[in-house]
Amino acid sequence: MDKLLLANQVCFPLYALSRQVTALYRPLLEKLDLTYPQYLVLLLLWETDRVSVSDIGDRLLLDSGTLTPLLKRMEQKGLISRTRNPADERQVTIQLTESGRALQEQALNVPTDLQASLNLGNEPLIALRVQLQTLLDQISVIK
Amino acid sequence: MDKLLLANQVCFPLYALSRQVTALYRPLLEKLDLTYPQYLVLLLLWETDRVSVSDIGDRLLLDSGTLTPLLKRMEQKGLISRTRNPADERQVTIQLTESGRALQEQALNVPTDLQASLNLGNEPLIALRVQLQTLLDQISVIK
DNA sequence: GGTTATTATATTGTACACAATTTAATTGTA
DNA sequence: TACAATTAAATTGTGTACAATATAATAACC
Repeated sequence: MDKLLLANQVCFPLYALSRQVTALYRPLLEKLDLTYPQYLVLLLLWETDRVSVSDIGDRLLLDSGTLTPLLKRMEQKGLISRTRNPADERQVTIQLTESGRALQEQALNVPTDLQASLNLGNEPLIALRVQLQTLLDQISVIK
Repeated sequence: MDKLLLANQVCFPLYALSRQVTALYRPLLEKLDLTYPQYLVLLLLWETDRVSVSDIGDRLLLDSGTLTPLLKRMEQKGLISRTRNPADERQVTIQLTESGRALQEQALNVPTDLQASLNLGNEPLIALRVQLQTLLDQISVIK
């Protein structure tokens, strides 16, 4: 087998599928004036409000170079607040605004709508998620 | 099940894994002074030389807004040439230079090295590739 | 207590990624 | 053959990504 053939790469379909799925999210998230990474930050905050920038980075595997400008844009849109932690002035606490919290209701149908556009049954979808998550955990441990 | 929980998203592990795998490629490709998308273009050209920008876009699912500057950088590095197609001056033909062709030899061990760092057997890797490719084909058909 | 090391975020610079628009060449058609 | 429609790249503008560095605050240590 020619390992340099594009068709024989695992990583290409991973890279391409990731972008294509993000593209499926785009029309759904545009209605909420959100990008996909911004939506991920909100998913996280709707679960656990009041977290530091590095907490978000740990969960989403993104660094401050990505998050700082992204969070500033979300602050501009009035979705979150960014305040220095008085107990440790190095840390910035990210907190939902009322408007950011309220957006959850409008996002409720996003996962279902997306799954519909994926055209994949529920079981194979869960199986894929577990498989990807397992590989992701494996890689993260190594690093 | 709460569909808005980060842990219940399929798309997040897809997004995160794609970036993590690209990060695994980085040290391998740095030796060749390549980024991952540039490496993909070379994989394609090593298979089929002399293609148009839109041919590359069709294969890699990237548009001219991404490819034009990327290909210009590859031209700067002396890996490819960009020439207008005399038969149709709208098209730009991308062709490997001798240097670009020669780089293939140095890249021969990249797939093997990467697979080693993925720490995943050959069969599950192929299974994952087929699964991702199937889903990718499905989505691309829809669009 | 002053100095050094560490930590958290911000900044800078480079490289994608993609929507929207522009430019130039080709095709289709009256 | 003119002229509108289409097509292929390029350009513009916005938003990630991430390496490398800078800045400021805290912790560790003498």
